[in-house]
Amino acid sequence: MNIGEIARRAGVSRSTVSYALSGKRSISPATRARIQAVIDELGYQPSATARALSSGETRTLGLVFPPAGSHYTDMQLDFIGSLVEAAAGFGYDVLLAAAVGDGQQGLRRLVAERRVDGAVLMEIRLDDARVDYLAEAGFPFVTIGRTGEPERTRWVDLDYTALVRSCVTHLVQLGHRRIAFVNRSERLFHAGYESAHRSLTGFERACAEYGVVGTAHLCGDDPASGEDAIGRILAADPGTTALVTVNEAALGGLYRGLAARGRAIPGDFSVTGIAAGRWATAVTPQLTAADVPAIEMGRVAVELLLELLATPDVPPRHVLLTPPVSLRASAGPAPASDD
Amino acid sequence: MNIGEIARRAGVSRSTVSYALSGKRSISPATRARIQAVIDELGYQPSATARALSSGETRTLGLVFPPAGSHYTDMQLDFIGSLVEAAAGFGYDVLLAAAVGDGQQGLRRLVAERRVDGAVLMEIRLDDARVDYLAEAGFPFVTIGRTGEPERTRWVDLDYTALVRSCVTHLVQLGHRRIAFVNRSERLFHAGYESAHRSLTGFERACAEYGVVGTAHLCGDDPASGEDAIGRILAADPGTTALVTVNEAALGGLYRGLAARGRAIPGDFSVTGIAAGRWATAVTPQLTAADVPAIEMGRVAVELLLELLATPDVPPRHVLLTPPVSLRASAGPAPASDD
DNA sequence: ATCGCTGGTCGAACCGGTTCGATCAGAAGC
DNA sequence: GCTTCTGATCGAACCGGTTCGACCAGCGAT
Repeated sequence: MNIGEIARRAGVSRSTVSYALSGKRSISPATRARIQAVIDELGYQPSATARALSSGETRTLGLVFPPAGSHYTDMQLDFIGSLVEAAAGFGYDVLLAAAVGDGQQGLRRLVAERRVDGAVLMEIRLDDARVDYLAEAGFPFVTIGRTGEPERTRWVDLDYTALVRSCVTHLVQLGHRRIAFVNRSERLFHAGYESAHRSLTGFERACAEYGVVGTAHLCGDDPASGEDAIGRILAADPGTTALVTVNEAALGGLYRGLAARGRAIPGDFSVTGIAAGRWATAVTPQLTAADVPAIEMGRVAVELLLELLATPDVPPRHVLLTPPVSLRASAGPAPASDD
Repeated sequence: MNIGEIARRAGVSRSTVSYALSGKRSISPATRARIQAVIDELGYQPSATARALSSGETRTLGLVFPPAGSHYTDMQLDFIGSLVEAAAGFGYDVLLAAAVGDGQQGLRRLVAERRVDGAVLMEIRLDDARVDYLAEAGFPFVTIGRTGEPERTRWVDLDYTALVRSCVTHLVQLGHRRIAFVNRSERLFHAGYESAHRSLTGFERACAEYGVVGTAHLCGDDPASGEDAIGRILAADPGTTALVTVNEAALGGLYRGLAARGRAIPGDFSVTGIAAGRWATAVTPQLTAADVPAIEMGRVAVELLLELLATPDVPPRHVLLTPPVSLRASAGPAPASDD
C-alpha cells in the first residue's frame, strides 16, 4: 500500500501519482480521476515518514513538557490543549519532549534528530539555557513566556508586572494598606522563572508607588504550602488584610489557612491574583483575578512559529497580553482598621 | 552532516558507520574509535526520520488528546505527563493527536500515515468507535479505561464500580441513609463514558445492598453545574446528608452550593468521591476520596503498549486498579435525623 | 601447503515518498 | 507544412538511514 502500488494499479508512474496528489504539476482530468479511484478503493494515505524524509519537513512541532512530578497547573494544560488544536488546524502534529533533568536532553533529541520543524518552550526562565541552545543552533522556536533579554526571540507572554500591579491597585482602591504577595516556590524563583520575578517586581513597584506596606512571600506549589504561607504572612504582620497571588496551585491552601485563622473572605481578608479562569471560578468564594488567556496564548504561539517556518527571515515578533482583572467575590473593602 | 559525511571523514563506508552505531556487526576497535572521534567532533546525530523510514519504526507513540473545549481534569494532565515520561524512559516520544470532531480524524491520521508505532486512547466509551477502528486495522493500541467488551483489548483502568461502592460503604458506616451521587455530564454519560456508567452501577448496587436511599444526578463538568446540582439534590430530597462524586471539575461548585444552603461539611453534610489526590487536598475541607493513581496508570499504559510492540502475539493483558479511599476531612458521622 | 572459517569491511538495494530534466504528442502560429 | 510551444507523463536521482550478500585477509586445523 505505497505509492508504487497505486501507480501500478492506475497504470501510471509513481511521479504522476505524486503530482496528482500534490497538484504541483498539471495532470489530465482522466488520469487524475483514475488515480483517485484507486486511492479511494485502497484507502491509501502517504507515509508521513517518507514524505518527511524527502521533503525535509516533518510537519510536526515540538513541545518541551514541564518536568514530571512538578505540579501542573490548569494553565499548562490549557496551553497544551490549545497548541495541539491550533497546530492541527494547520496540519501539524505536536510531539512532546519530556523535560527530564534540566530539560535539555529531550529538547536536544527533538532538534538534533530533526524530529520536528520547530519548537515551543514554556516555563521560561530569565536566563534560560534551552533558549540559548536553540538560538545558537538556529533552530526555529517560540516561547510562551520571555527571558530577561526578550528582544531577539519570538514569544507570547503575560505582562505579569502590569497584572500584579492591577491587583494591587484594585486592593488599594478598596482601602487595603497592608498587602502580602504570595509568589511561586523558592525553587522556581531561584531557578529564575520569569513570571515569578516579573510579578514580584510589579508588586514591589506598585506598593512603593501607592505607599502601602507590601511583604512578599515565596510559597510551594501545593495546598499545604499555601496554608503554611498564610501562617507566615499573619505572623510577620497580623495587620495584613489582603493578598495577591500568582500561585494557582497553592490557592486552595491559602483559603484554608485564612479560614483556619478565622479570617472570612472577603469580609476580613481579600484575595486576588492571576489564575486560569476555570480555577478562579472553582474556588469559594470565586477569585477576583486576572484570567490567564491560556487558550489564546497557545494559539498565538503556534501562529508565531508557523509564521517563522514559512518565512525564516521575518524579524522577531512578540505578543504581550494584559487581560483585565475579573471582579468576583474574593476581594472587598478593607475591614475597619485598629490603627 | 549525514552518515555519508561521517563515513567520508572517517575513511570508511556508510554501512560501516551504521554498524558501528548500532553494534549489529562487529567492527574493529581501531575503526570504531576513528568513527566515534568524527561523530564527537561534528556532534552528529542520525536523523530520526531516515531511521524511521528504513527501520519501519518511528519510536513514537500516539496519544489521542481529549476533545478540545472539554474541561480537562488534573487526572488527564497527570496521564499525559506520566505517559511522556515513561515513554521517554524507553526512548520513545509521544505525539499528540487532536481529537477534533468525533476524535476519529486525528487518530486516522496517526495510524494511516504511520506516524506512530502504537497508540494510547483515553476517555473511553463503553462502545467506542476508535477502539473498533484500531482493532479492525490491527494497529497496536492500549486504552486507559475499558469498553463494554474488555476481554479482547489491552487496558489499564480503575474499578469505578468498586471504588464508588467503597465510598458508599464508608458513608453508610458513618450512619448516612440518604445519599446522592453526582455523576459526570449528561453529554458524557449519553456518549457512553465508561467511568460514568460503571460508577453509577456501583452506586446503585451498593445502595440497594445496604438498603439506603440513593439518588443519582448528572452534572456538567464545571463549578457552576456543581452548584446547580446541589440545588437539585436538596430539592429532590432535603433529607440527603451525603454525596459521592466522580465529577472532579464540579467539586468546587458542590462545596459552594452546600455552603450557600448552610450545610457545613462535614458537620451537616458529607462529601466523598474519586479524584486526583492533588485536587482532593486542594479543596477545603480536604476531600475524603479514592485517589486516582494517574501517574501509575500512565506508566502501566506505556508498559503494556511497548510489550505489545515487542511481541505482537502476546495475549491481551489488563490492569484493574482499586486504590483505597483516603480518609480526609470532608466526611463525618451523619447528623441527628429528624425521622 | 591447503582448506575453511571468521572478523571486518564494502557496495548495493531498499524504505516510500518528492522533484528535476527529458520526452512526446497535439495544438497553435505563420 | 514546418516550427514552436504547452500540457501530460515518465524515468531517475535524491532524502538519510539500515541491512543483506559478497569479498578479502588472516588464522587455525589437518
